[in-house]
Amino acid sequence: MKTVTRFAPSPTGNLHIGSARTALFNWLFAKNTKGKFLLRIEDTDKVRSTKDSINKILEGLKWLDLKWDDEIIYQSKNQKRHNEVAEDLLKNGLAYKCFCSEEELKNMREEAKILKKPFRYNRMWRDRDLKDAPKNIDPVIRIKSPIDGESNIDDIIQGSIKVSNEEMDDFIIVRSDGTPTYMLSVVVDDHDMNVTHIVRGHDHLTNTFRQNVIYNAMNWNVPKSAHIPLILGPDGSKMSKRHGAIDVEEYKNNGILSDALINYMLRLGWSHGDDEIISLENAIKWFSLEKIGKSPAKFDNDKLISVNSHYIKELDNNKIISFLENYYNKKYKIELDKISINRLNLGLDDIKTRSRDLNQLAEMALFYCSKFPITVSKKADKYIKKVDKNTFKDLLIVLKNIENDFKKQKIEQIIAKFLSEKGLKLSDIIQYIRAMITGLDVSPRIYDIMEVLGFEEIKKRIEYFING
RNA sequence: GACCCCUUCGUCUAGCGGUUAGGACUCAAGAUUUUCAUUCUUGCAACACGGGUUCGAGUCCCGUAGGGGUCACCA
Repeated sequence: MKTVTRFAPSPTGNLHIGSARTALFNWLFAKNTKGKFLLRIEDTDKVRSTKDSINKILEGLKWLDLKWDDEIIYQSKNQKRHNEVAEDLLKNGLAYKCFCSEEELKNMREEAKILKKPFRYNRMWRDRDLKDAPKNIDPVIRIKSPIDGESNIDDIIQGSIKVSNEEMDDFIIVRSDGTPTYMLSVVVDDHDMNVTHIVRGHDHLTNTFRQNVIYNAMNWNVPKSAHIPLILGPDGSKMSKRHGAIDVEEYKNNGILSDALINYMLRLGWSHGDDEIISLENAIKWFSLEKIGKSPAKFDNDKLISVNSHYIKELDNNKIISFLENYYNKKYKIELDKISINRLNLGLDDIKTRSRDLNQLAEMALFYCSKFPITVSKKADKYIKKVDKNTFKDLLIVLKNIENDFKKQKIEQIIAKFLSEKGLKLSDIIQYIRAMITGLDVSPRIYDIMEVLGFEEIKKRIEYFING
């Protein structure tokens, strides 16, 4: 049988890193088994669901390149079907209308509190005659869950788990306004979509027991489940805003590559021997739900950054250039012209080894773009203020001699000669040159940069500072 | 609080009854170096605790402690 997985986010916010990993695992499992990966938007909470959130989630998935199969399913559109199932259950005596008042429910809750027990509905309408029904109350529909015995699930990741049926109550499947609840909707949709494997966060584990009550009542096959451990913040508590970035979009904005984020998320809870950098191809080949660990993992930004810098080094220059085009335009209102692109193509490899993320890369490559005068950082400005102008006037004269053969070896030679004649050390001038031609205090090797920029450009930049 | 789950270096993890407990990130030291990186060497660092089972336990069992999750007319 063909495997079918699904990712079922509720559109009440951005695409969370934890959800993204759930999507990744579903996607990988589907690819590994040559099955389908479906997307279902659980938009039944009309108050909290937003169009904007749907867009953000889709954008996030697209950025991560986790393509779903078939059309997106919007749960809200299946409401009628969900209600039909509820009616069915009602007709067969497997569910019942409950006319409990808010008052009565409140009392149950308070009683539970005093007894220090979790709240459980007391099933007062389970076998009660409908003739007793109060006229002023719109009933909810509750499902009859087993009163005694125990239920067990056999989870691919968590193993076999048993729970006494006393822990469950007759939960609501249709609200008093006639709308189906999540518990009903997921089951019906998963069944209708022929989902074979439910891969979701560990926080849904206890829901599985409830959902199984519905599967059993409908006499439907229960899909296999795999509950993946949650991602925790660095301090071991639930991942939240105070831990920094938590949404996929934020990582993107922080200059993290999608490949790097995928690789990092994959290694959170899953492993393949000692492999750290894992291509998508291998990830698909090697992935299995059984190999996902049971314990929750803490998010480690340092490791993400290290994976990210690895992927940056491997990144294609054209991709970087198109990123830079956008970045510079937005931030500095600079258009990349032919000269800049040419320089970037020559100089980018050296910048890549120095970058932890794309934003840092962009700042470091800015001096290659032909804006004049160049932007100068605070640290570079300190050097520029202390520049010995005569030295560099002389240096320019010397450099002009090799203007037509402006190659790094040549430049290195001529500067070495210049220094020995002047009785100077390289350290006497190097940071000053760097500051004047890059506007930065750190950069790739100076000779390499000079060759890329060319004599005219260097002359222009240095003269701007020493004549000014 | 009740129920369920989890526990190997600081972090992510390998290990599937016999290992000098391995790798990666971080950190430290060194080499290369033109700043910063890269690269390369080396080092620090873990089986939560207590009982069993066994010739032998990180690995199996039971407790304890710690952490997490769930307990809605939200999903």
